[in-house]
Amino acid sequence: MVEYDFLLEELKRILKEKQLKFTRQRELVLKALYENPGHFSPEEIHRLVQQADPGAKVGIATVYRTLSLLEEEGLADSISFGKEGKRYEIGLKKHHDHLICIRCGKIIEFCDETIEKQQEAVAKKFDFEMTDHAMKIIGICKECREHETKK
Amino acid sequence: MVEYDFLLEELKRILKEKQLKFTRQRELVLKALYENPGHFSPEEIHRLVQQADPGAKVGIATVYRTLSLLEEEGLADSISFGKEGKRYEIGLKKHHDHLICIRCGKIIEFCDETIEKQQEAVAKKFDFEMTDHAMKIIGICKECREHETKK
DNA sequence: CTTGATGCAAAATATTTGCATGCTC
DNA sequence: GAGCATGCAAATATTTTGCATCAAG
Repeated sequence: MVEYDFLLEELKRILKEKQLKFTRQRELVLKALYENPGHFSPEEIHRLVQQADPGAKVGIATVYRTLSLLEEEGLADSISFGKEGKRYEIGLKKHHDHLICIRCGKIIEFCDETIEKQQEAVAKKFDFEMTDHAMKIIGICKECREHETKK
Repeated sequence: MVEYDFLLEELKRILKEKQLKFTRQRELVLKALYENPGHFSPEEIHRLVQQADPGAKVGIATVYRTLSLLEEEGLADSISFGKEGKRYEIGLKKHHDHLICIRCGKIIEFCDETIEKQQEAVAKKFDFEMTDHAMKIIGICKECREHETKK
């Protein structure tokens, strides 16, 4: 896993490059994503940020603006499934994909070399310059299947 | 590609099974998805349905309700990327994945046996009963790269 | 007939925007 | 200081819901 300091430096570098400003709010959002493993909606992230620093006033609009920025720059990734809206997690982790349980909503991350390689091959075949990729396997996890049997 | 009649029968079968009713509106939404290749937002689908049958009054609420139903039953698939909200396409096609160009928004569908097989292997490894899966490769298509060079 | 489905409009959510003011640089 | 970023609230956009009415089975 990437260190927080690295992510922070990366954010600063990107902001400088684009002549944007490094602000407490942007730092707080990045930190909230880093410190909370999982996938959160913009609103949840807003809450996390406020909890992390009750003093700092951070508006929901800024959270939206910052999440868009982080996603564009690859510092955050988003995923969306079923009824749920978009959810974010910290980016620049080792690349991984997701297994999502439709019963309990659990999200399991995994990484598979074979799939990664094959994705590159497909991109090449279509003459695509791949900047990112994402895979979801939707299904029912072991625990939920067991519960169902008991009923 | 699956025949429309097959999809229609499939819809009727599912509705009967769940003791739901087969209505003109549900038929129109399914048909709109079938006849229009591509990925559409609920609003666009609403428009397509109205164009297809200006006489039939179909509310946007019904479109949403129907899309949820079709998606749950596998007759429609949804995909979402970047700023865009959810977009739907007809389901029960041969399974395929997507290449999405971040410049022009073009969506290319592809199918890769190696990836399909590997997904099954992963699901098995985590003891997941896979009901569906989806993969997106995000990048820049050939055409857009060429345009950029010209600038 | 019975029960689910629909349209409509209102409500609930989610997301974006304008603008005066505050902070980075 | 100059100019971007922010908070706030208003404006939009998106999705869901309640309910009287309609229509499928």
